[in-house]
Amino acid sequence: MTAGDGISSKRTTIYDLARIVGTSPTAVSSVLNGSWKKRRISQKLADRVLSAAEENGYALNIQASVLRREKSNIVGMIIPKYDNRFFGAIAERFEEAARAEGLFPVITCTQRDPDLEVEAARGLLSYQVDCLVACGATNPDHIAELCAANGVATINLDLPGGRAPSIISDSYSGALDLTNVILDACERDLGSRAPLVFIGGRLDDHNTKERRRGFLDAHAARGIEVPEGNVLMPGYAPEKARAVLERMPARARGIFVNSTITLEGVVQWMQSLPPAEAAGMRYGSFDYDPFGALLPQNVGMVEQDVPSLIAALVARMGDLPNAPIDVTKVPCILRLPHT
Amino acid sequence: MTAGDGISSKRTTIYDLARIVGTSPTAVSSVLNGSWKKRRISQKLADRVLSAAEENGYALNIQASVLRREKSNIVGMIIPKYDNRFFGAIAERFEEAARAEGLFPVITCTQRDPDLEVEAARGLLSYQVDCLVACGATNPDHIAELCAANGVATINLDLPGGRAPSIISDSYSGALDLTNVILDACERDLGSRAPLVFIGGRLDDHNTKERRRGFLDAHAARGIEVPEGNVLMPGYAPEKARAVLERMPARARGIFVNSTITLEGVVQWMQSLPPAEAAGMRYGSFDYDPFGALLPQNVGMVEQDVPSLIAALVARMGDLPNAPIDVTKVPCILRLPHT
DNA sequence: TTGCGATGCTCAACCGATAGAGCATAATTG
DNA sequence: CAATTATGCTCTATCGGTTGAGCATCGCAA
Repeated sequence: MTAGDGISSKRTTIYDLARIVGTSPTAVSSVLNGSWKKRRISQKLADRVLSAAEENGYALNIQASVLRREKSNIVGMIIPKYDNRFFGAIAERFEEAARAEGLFPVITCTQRDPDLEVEAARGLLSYQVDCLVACGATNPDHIAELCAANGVATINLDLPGGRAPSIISDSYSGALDLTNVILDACERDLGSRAPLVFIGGRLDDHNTKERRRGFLDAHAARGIEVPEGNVLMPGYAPEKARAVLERMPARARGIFVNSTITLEGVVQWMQSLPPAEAAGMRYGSFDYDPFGALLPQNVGMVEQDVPSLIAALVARMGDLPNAPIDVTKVPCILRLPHT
Repeated sequence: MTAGDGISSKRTTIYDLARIVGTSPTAVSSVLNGSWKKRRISQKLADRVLSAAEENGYALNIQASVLRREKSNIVGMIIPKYDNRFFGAIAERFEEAARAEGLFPVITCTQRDPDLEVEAARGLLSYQVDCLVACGATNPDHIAELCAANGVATINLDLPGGRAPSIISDSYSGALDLTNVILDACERDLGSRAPLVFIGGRLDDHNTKERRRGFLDAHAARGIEVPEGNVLMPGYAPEKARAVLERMPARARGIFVNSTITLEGVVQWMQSLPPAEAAGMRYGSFDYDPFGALLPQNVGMVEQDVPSLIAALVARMGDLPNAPIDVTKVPCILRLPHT
C-alpha cells in the first residue's frame, strides 16, 4: 500500500461499481442482492457487475441495506455465560441454525447480570433484530416488554416467561430420572436408602423449582421422606455450594447437583474430605460435561437436548410474530457412565 | 395493546420523540448521543427528551447511526468454537472489555471451518466493524487481506499471522513447564524416566509447533531421548486421539496432551483400559478445565492467561490502524492439583 | 403502420441518525 | 443605544442501498 493510494482507505460502494461498469446504482444493487431477474436486468449486465464487484473487493454495507429494508434478517440472542457446555452448545447451534435459514445471528453474553441483560437486549434492538431470543434470562418478561415496545418478537429459551413463547427442557422428568439413578446407585453401591441432598440454584428459578419437584417426587414414590434441610439452594456459584456443604450437619451419601457449575463446588468439597469418606458418596448432575462425566463418584448426568431445543426454537421463529404464548418442553437425555 | 393501536408495530425514532417533545430531530439526536452539551442544548430540553425516550422505550437505530458516522464503534471477533473454557473465557472477556471501552462487540463462531471463517469475516465487514479480531483462525493472513481490502484493521489472537499484530500465549514456556511437571510426576509416582507421549494438534499449527518444541527441549535438558513415534499429531478431535492411542505399540506412562478437547479422547481411552494399567499413567494438559483438573491421573494443566491476553488485545486495538506487525507473547499459568 | 406488451434499464424518494452551517433571541459590552 | 458575543435551537445534506414508478426501445400482431 503506497502513500497517496487514496482508494485503499475507502470502501467500494454500488456507486463506484456503477461508474466502473457504466450503469446505474439501482442496477448494481439489484444484481448484487439477487433481485435482478425480477427487475429484468440482462444476464450480460449482471455478469459485468458481478465481475466488477469481485475485482474491486466489494462488500455490502449492511447498515445501509438494513436501514432501508423492512426486515433485517438479523436474529439476536442473549445468553448468560459461555462457561459451560450447555450454553456453549446453544450458542454454536443457534448460529448454525440461523445461518442455515439465511439469517444473521448476533449473540451477546450477559454474565447473569439482570442490568446487563437489559442493556444487551437494548443493544440488540439497536441492530434492528427481527427476533430476539432470551436464553436463560433472569427476567424474560422484562425483555419481552422492551422488545414489544419496539415491535420485535421474542422467544424464551431454557427459562420460560409469560409474555412470549418458551422453549425449555423437561426438567421435571429429567430430575425424576436422575434422582432414581442416584438413589439406585446409593442402594447398590453403598447399601444406603437415605434421602439425597439437592444442591444448587434458587427457588425463584423455574428450572430449579421443577427439578426440586422431580427430586421430591422420586423420593416420595419410594416412600423416602426428604428432610427440609436436604434441599440447599444457595445459587449456582461453586463457592456458595461448597460453603453450604461444609456447614451441613449430617454427612450426605447421595447428592443431586443442579448444574455443572455447582458441581465444580461439590467436587472441590469432596476432594477436601478424607478419601475414604468421599468414596462413600455418589452424585449425579444436571447438564452434561464430558470431564464431569468421568469423575469417579459420578453416576449420571442429565444432558439437555440442545439440537432439539434449537430445532423447536427455529420452528417457533417461523411462526412469529403470531406465535401462541405457550411452553414447549423438550425431553432431556440421561447419560450414564459407560461401564 | 388494543386493536388499531398502530403505534405498537413501529419502532420509536428520533422523529417521533421530536414530535412528542416539540423540538427538532437534531436536538433529540444530540441529547441521546451525548453531544448536546457541545451543541448548546439546554439542560431543560435534554431532560424532557430523555424522559420521553424512556417513556417510549426508544432504542437507537445503529444502522442509521453507523451509516452516517465515520467510525462504527463495532468490533468483531471470529472464534473457532464455544466448546471449551479457553474460547468461552475469551468471548466473555472480550465482550466485557469492549463494552468497557464503549465499543460494541460482535462475536461469531466458525466451527474451525476455513470457509466459514472467511464467510464470517465477510459478514462482520458488512457490519462496518472498526476492527476485526481473528481468534484461533486457521488462515489469519487471508482474513487480514480481506480486511485490508476494506480498510479494516485486524489483530490475531491465540494464533499468530504475518499481516497483522498478534497476541498469543507463550506456548513454548508453558509446554516446557508442563513437560517437567509430568516427567517429575512419572519419576516420583511411577519410578519411570521414560519419554512422554505428546498428543494432539497439527504440525502446521503454530501453537502445536511451539508446544512440541517445549516438550522436546524439556526432555533434552534431562538427557531423555524422545522417539519420533512418541509425538502424535492427528488433530484435536477426541476420536482421533483415541484411535491413535489405541494403535500405539508400546504402552505410554506419561502423556502430554495438547488441548482439553484432545484430553477428552485421552481420558476415554484410559477408562477403556484395565484400571491397574490406567493407574500406572500420568498426564498433563494444555488449557485448563475445572473438571479435567480433578481427574485422578492429571498432574497439571497449563491455563492460558485470558485476562492478560484480552488486556494486551485492547492495548493493541488502541494503537490501530498504525500498530506494528509484531507478536506479543503472554505467559501461561501452570495449575497444579492442590494436594 | 399503428398498437401493445415485453424487455432493459434509470430516477427519485426514502430508511434514521448525524454534522456543519445558519439563524433567531438574549445577554453583555463599549 | 448600537455592536458584539453567547445561548439555544433548527435546516439541510448526507451516509449506501432499496423500492416503486417511470421511460425508452424493440418485436410482433392486426
